[in-house]
Amino acid sequence: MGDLDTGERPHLSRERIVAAAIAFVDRRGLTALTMRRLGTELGVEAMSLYRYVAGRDDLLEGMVDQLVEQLHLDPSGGRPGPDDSWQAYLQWLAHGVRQLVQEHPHAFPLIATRHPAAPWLRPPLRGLGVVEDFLSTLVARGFTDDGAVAAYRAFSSFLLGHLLLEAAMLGSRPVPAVDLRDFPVLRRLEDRLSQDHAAAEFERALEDLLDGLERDLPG
Amino acid sequence: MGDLDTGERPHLSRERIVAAAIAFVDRRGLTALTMRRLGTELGVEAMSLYRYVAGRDDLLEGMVDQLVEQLHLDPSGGRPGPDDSWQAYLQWLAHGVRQLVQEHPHAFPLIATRHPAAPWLRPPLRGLGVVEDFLSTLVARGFTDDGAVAAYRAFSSFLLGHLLLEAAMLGSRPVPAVDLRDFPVLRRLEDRLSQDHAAAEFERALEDLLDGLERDLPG
DNA sequence: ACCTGAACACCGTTCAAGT
DNA sequence: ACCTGAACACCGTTCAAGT
Repeated sequence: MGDLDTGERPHLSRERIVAAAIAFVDRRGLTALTMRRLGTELGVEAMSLYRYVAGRDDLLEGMVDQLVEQLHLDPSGGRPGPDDSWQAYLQWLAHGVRQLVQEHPHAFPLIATRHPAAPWLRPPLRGLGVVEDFLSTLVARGFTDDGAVAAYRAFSSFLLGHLLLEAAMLGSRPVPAVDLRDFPVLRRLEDRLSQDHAAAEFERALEDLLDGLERDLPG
Repeated sequence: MGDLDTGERPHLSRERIVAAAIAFVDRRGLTALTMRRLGTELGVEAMSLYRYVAGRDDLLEGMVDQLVEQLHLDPSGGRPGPDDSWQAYLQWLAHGVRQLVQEHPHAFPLIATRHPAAPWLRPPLRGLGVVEDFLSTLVARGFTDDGAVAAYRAFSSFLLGHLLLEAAMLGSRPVPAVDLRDFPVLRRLEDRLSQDHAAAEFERALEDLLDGLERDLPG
């Protein structure tokens, strides 16, 4: 026998709608997401969704928020503590965001390209909570205010560039072979270009970035 | 008196339609672009456009192509020649792409996020011509095949991360002030975070990247 | 309190018909 | 040869009406 509230389907709620939208995009891609299809998915007419989300745009906003919350900055999940280095913290954060991309490659472009709540928020670190955490952690580890802000900028650019390209790779549909007759070097290097070293390149570039930040430290 | 073919308006053509679409997006943003509005803009019914573009998707593809062609890789416009260093070449290329962003901030997300023609093409260097040029230039300057491919990956990630964030900045509409009551560090650093150092940071990060590539050279 | 039916304005796209 | 009118399927969104 089931739980007490195992009715036909749980009631609608903003959280459930947003979660369903994320799952839908994971399966079918961003362009396939419409209010009407999402309604059908939830066994309800599209119009019902408007009780919980203010419109399609608000739904997309909700998806971004719910995805970013998965970074769970709380001290669980191996989060470095006050005794760990800022390098350990940035490594942990970078891998957290990268894991998000692996789990939701189709949704990541949303995180990357939607306008954040404040103009100085930089995707993919686009939540007030994450950025507060980022800056206070670095300042507590000896960064100046300017240094912490510069690190935030460099770190967000790094994550965005690498992870958006990795997401595109993961989310790409098979594509018809392209004609390389006029491009001898591409023809010669096509195999090499097609090889996937995303993980190793990410680690490598992350270490280079951390080294660069270290060189700028005052101490 | 005007030219011979200064009729009411020039005939439709794929090139003219795509150019009008780019101009439209520059003024009104990507989401405002519809086939019907673009038709009106050109003094024509939307249905007429379908003689020249295969559909909305093909139109967007054409916009990306026309924008990327503006990088004019031909030896004009201060393009470094065979006697110049690969550093000079990458500097020139990076600034060319950055200028594209300055001129078309609303269109750049298109270049950044649309799936390229081959899976190994990496935005924003997503044209076969540009990438052929990139790789052959580096190989001619002493890069190994693997080194040139690795440089292409690092360079494209760098450009994408920095320039997509810069485009977002340039294209952002004014936003209502955000409530920072619960974020003391953000409140303290808000002014610093709002300052724009995009140009200097771009130069700095570009030089760091070139230094990193140089360290990997075999010689 | 929560969901729906009907309706509106707007989309992309097709195709027979006009000139 | 080139453009249009009419039509179709599908959108987002609103709101009075149902239960």
